[in-house]
Amino acid sequence: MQLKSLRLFTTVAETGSFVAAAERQHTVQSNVTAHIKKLEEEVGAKLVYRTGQARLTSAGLALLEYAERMLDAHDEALSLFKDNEKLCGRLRIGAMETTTALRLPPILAAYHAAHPEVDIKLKTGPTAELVELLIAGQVDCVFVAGRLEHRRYHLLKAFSERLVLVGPEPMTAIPPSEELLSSAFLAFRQGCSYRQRIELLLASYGVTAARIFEFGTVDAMLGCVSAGMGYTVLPRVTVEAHLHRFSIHYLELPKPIAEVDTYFAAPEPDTWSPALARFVDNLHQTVVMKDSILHTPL
Amino acid sequence: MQLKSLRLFTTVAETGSFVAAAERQHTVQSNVTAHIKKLEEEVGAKLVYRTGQARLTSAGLALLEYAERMLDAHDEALSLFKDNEKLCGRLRIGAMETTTALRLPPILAAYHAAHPEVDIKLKTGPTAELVELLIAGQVDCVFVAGRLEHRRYHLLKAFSERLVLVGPEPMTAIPPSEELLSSAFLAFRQGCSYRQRIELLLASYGVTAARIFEFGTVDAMLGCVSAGMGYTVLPRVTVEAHLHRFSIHYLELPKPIAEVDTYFAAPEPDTWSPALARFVDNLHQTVVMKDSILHTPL
DNA sequence: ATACACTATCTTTTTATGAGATATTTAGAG
DNA sequence: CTCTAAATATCTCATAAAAAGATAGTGTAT
Repeated sequence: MQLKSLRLFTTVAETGSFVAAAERQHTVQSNVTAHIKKLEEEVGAKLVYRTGQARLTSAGLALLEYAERMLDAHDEALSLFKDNEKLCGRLRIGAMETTTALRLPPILAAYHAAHPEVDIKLKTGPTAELVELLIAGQVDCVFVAGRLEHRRYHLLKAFSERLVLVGPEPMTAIPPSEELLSSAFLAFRQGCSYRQRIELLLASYGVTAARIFEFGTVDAMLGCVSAGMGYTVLPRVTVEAHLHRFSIHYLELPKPIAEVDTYFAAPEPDTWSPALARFVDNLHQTVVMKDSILHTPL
Repeated sequence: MQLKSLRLFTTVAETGSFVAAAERQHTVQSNVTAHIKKLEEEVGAKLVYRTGQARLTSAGLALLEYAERMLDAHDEALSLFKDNEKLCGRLRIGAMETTTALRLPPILAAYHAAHPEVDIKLKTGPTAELVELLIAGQVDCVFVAGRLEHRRYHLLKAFSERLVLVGPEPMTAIPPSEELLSSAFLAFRQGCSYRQRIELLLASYGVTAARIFEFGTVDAMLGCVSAGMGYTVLPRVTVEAHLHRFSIHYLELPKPIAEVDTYFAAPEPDTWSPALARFVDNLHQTVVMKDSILHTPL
């Protein structure tokens, strides 16, 4: 059973004529006969009365419903991949906790408003975990700290974050080494790239083995910092968004350590679903920095 | 886009391998490659990552949903026409008022119990109207009085009815001609074959122009007969079923006029939908008279 | 680095398809 | 009933597509 045959069949049903159906589908009448005949052999029943006005038999009407289901699905699939209108399907995004909280909401809201039929799934986790998910195909794209060192991924510098040191008291300078060494540091669980920055920071001040506690959420971390449990390192925008809720204070860090870029990463463009392609498209416009599309060398 | 290609595509998605998919679909690996490649050209995106374990891309996952919809519809259609199990679809039956009331209920109930998924539509009307509907394809089959004089219809003598004369008073013999001539006769609207019998009856008694009132339902007819409005002619089983509700009486009519066969008529068997085929099948068993299947000569 | 397994490519054979020409059937008119 | 016009069926051939096999290329795992 071929879609082509079914297309001719439904056209015969609509037009009531083999000749008209042939014209409408840009072929000749003898081919319509052949296709209908083949369908009839396959289902083992006559589908069309050939008397004058071509009319469907009882069997033909039964098949018609299925034929239309198949053809509708076919047309919908083609239009999804061809049109740039009415998207549907699924979009699975992976993003870090901090990105999810402050950067994504406006982007996702705009996308959803434009394409309400797309089912958005957002997975939150640390960078290393997200990269695994991306490679395993569990998500369609990710927002991660630092560029992927994997080949054949489409990269886009999405946001630039400035990390700050967060503590319970006002700071005017980096606390002395003894203070840092005796304090605890609060970080996301293994795999978070900000955590690496904490370790980098400590190392640059000669502190090699501070205590590091692992947390799952920003709220928990900042709550414990304000309670005097220790220090943490987070993007400035994230901290500022929580300043009114916690008694915390932050200090700018030296640029080389402070600057962390959040990259958008997805597989090669020619593998994108329409929903993903449109998301990337919108992202380019939102992020504005169109010249920063980066492709890692093959 | 061909169903064959989509079948291979979904099999690749399931097995994660071109070789395995080829085996499962009884072909060779190079054909799988060719079909997938063609699909990819048609949608304009890579559908499968070929690295080690063949995995679907984002675009592949999007297409997969539609592929499954198409293939499911295809498989369901084929199984409907091949299997004799789980029927579905529609069955449009036409039947006379009297047949509908007394003969069909047990048949339809049994059929519906066996095939609850089949949507049964029952159209009631006089014989001539039903034949029109059958010819026009508005119904799949009909129960009518007398055999169709159309070629190429499948006929089955379904029930034998014995017509009786119904009147408001007990009768021991056919009323005299004067009485008949001065009385009204109650019949179904034009096209009812019982009405022809009334006229035949009257003619055989030399009455040529009695008044005939048209009614739409048995209830209305018998109600008016009991009220003394006139006579009517109906199947005995129909009258007997209503004896307790109306003050009416009936008289057996001479055999040649009294006997009316109800035939089941449908187009040729090779045009039957599965739902219809099964209905006819059940009907044969119910009616028992398997030897009475009649085919009018071509 | 090597071997193994999988996919892509190429070639040949077979099959199917599309289009045209012609025959047959059907419905309707006279 | 016969004829005619219109529609469908059948036949044929050139073309195209698909299937299968052989081989080369690629990536993965050891």
